[in-house]
Amino acid sequence: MSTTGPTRPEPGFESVLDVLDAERRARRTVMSTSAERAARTVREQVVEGRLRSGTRLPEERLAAAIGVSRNTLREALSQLVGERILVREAHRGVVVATPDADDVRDLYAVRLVLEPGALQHGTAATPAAVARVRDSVAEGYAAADRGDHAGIGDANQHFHRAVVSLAGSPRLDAQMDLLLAEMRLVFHRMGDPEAFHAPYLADNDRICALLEEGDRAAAAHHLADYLARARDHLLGELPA
Amino acid sequence: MSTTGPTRPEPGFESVLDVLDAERRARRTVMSTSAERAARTVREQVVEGRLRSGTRLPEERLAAAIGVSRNTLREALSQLVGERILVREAHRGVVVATPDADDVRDLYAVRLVLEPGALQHGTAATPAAVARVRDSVAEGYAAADRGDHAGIGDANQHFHRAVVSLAGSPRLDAQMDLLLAEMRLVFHRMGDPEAFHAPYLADNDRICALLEEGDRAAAAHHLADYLARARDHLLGELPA
DNA sequence: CCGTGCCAGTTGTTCAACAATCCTGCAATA
DNA sequence: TATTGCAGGATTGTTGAACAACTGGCACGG
Repeated sequence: MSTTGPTRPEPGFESVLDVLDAERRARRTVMSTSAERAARTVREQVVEGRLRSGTRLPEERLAAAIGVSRNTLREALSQLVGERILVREAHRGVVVATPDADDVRDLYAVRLVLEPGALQHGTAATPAAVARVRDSVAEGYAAADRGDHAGIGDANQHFHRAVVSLAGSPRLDAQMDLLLAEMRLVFHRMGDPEAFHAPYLADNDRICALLEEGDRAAAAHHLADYLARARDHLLGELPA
Repeated sequence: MSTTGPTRPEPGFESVLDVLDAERRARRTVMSTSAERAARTVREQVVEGRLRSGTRLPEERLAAAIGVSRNTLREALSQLVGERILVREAHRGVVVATPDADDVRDLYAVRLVLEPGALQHGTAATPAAVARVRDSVAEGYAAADRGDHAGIGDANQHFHRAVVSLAGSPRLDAQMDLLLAEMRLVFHRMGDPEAFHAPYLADNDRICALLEEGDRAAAAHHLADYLARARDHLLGELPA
């Protein structure tokens, strides 16, 4: 009370402000703008596979369906085009992207730099971060035990995201999320996407073990091998 | 002629179509939309340093200045926000980003994974690609000889871009371009940005030589060292 | 000095419109 | 028959104007 200066008028006062501020921030980031909400909606539909590769997204109808203006939807679509989830063809509209073999090769070229790099040189390989990798491995085995093929795929994505997070870089994390969304697009193009990930459970486990033992170079090499294998496996199963 | 089916009417016919198609594509990508042109304009102003960190970009006036509608400009600004060149504050408008120390650390965390990774594991380290690295080194020395400090900075960016291009991934190349644009933003915040790059000319030369000798692991390690040094150097010279 | 309410300015979003462009189908023609 | 030409409809690219919501600053009053 007597120690309250002009910048700190009341004890507990700032905390109230902080709460209000946090609420405002939360509202801003959670609700965000209509355009971002629209983008989230469309992105979700695409990565879940409800909007298949090649489907066209007419602005007017889609805007009406989402309940947003055409201009606002346009902003959302532009963002998704930037994320490579959609493709815009001039005067022909946007369609859900159809990654071809070259895209797959490119995606894995990125992953081959990113993931082994994070594994070997990441500066945020704390016990907690390593534990998250282990969790994703366990998640994969649990899904396999109950025959949940989609769950195996999810766990696999969590594994690779956890690996990249060893770099401790928010930018790389965001980059990896985009990349994984694009990978889902690829998986949705194959005949049996659910069965694809199961063979790699053991690889994930081994890599995680090497990481836990502290042999990060070996873990990186194993992951690089594994990625090259998965790439060729995927290229083989990809339709024309 | 007699072998021409309905899907292949004439020999040499498809190639003509291809040419026309290429032209149409070129026109589309060169002229592009007004929104993309506006984005390019603003981005250019920012990376050239004519729009300094923190300057606000009022939509109405800026749209009038560029000669484009507010809605169209909005699309352009959203894209630049996605590139982290601008920052949008809800109901307060967009401002030129002001990268702080955390941003610098994050940027270098990305670079420490990307650049040594491309150097060591890039699958497109062809003689031509290596020659481009060498060219950027020569470009730096030439700029230094004529006292062109800005030229040294440009050459340095070319060097790092050439290194990443060893990965042979269009996605990584695009990513690196965004990252370098953001780096320019950082440099524009320092007192003497021009003098910053000169000390690293020798490093670039040494790394290039190791690459040419085929000792890519050593080149990668040298580059990692160099990046960490540059990061700390930069953090030291960064204003509050 | 501190809090309150008002006001101007800006953003977020919508609506309506128009030219440019693309796709489709059909008729005309060789 | 197969190709060309053309008109019509649909969609995109872009604009202009409008309005509510929100922010920041300023005067006012305690």
